[in-house]
Amino acid sequence: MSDMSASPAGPPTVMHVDMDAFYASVEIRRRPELRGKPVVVGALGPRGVVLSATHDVRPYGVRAGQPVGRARRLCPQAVFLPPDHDEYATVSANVMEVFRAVTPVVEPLSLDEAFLDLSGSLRRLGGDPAHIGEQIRARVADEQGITCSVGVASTKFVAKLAGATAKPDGLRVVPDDEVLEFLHPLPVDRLWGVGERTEAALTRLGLHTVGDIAHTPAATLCRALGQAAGRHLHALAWGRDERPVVPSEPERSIGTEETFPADVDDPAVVRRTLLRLAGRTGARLRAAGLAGRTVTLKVRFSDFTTLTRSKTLRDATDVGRDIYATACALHAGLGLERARLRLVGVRVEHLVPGDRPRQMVLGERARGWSEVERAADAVRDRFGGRALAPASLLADPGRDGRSRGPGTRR
DNA sequence: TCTGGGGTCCTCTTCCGT
DNA sequence: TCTGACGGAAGAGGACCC
Repeated sequence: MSDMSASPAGPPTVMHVDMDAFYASVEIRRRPELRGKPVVVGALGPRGVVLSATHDVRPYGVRAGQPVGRARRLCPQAVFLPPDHDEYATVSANVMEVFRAVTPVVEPLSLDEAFLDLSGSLRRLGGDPAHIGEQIRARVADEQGITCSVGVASTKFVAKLAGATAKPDGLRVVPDDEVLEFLHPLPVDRLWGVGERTEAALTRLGLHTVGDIAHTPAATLCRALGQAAGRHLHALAWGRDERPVVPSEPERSIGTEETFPADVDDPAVVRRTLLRLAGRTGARLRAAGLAGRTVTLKVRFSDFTTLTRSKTLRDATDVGRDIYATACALHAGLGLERARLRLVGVRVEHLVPGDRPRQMVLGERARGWSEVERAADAVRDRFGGRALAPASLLADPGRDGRSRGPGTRR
């Protein structure tokens, strides 16, 4: 087997585009007085974390995922803003349209990054991926007022890394014959799938760079990390990554979770939160035209240990009431009494199309909560997310009160 | 230092039917 | 009727990514 994935002759055709400090850039775009100032976007509550920060605050040690309080101490002169996800989604949709004008094969990874497969459109666009990348960067800057970084290679993984090394506001192409020279000096944590734990395991083996991994037998990596991770890392270390750019993958689960502002030990508060989360999840399932068979409850205790419990139903559901009832049963089954919880979450898995006919149970009413909730979706679509809620939530709108409701459709 | 919220994927264990 | 082997599905948890 060759060291490289089967790479086509000619220039590399996998492009990765990543917006620079996306949320912060969008905030600066709509509030030009912030230009040139350090900006941090993150939930401003007692337990918020940094979602995005301009590059000029990074030398102070401010990073994504860090508690906002700590970011404030590190860089008190920064402007701290709460996130506006609706606005980011709008800008993201516009940026994706720029990509689709270049090639129909666009795989969004998140709001702020995507892979593009140029193989079918390279000739039409002049044959030079670097030139195409610069055109995309120019259009995004002109039309959306934000900068992005672009990486191009023959595989997704190398393209993404190439773009990361060009950040911010840059472009890098890694031709096939330079891939190993590019990869092997990098630290192991640059490999996809290497986080804190895996990095520690690799360090115990004396492996610090991608080149170290490449020259370690795959069997050794499999013993230390498991079959899948071992083979995966060994392949990546040799630049092998067979995954194609896929325009859209069906969702495998839909869920929502909420961290309490302060730890909660009152089961009634937990149940009210579950009702809200189940309602939100059901609405999102219906909006996506999906239903799911497995309901998973997640609880995180005050010491950050986390438990999940799941139950697979006889039929798939998109009904918040069913999800709530299952989540409550799972919660009751934990027998938590007065345990202090910092988070609860609800997720629905094993998704199928929501309009699939369902086997009715003898004696079951043909119309029930499903119809009620669909009617509620229509009301919320028309009058806003706060127009309708279960009576038990009226005094406790929770976080749904901050934005348009879960039934919102674009 | 004190850790959000949305996900995916993998591994291991248990259960169940054959 | 009991037992063991086996495979698949479900369930739980962990690691990771953005």
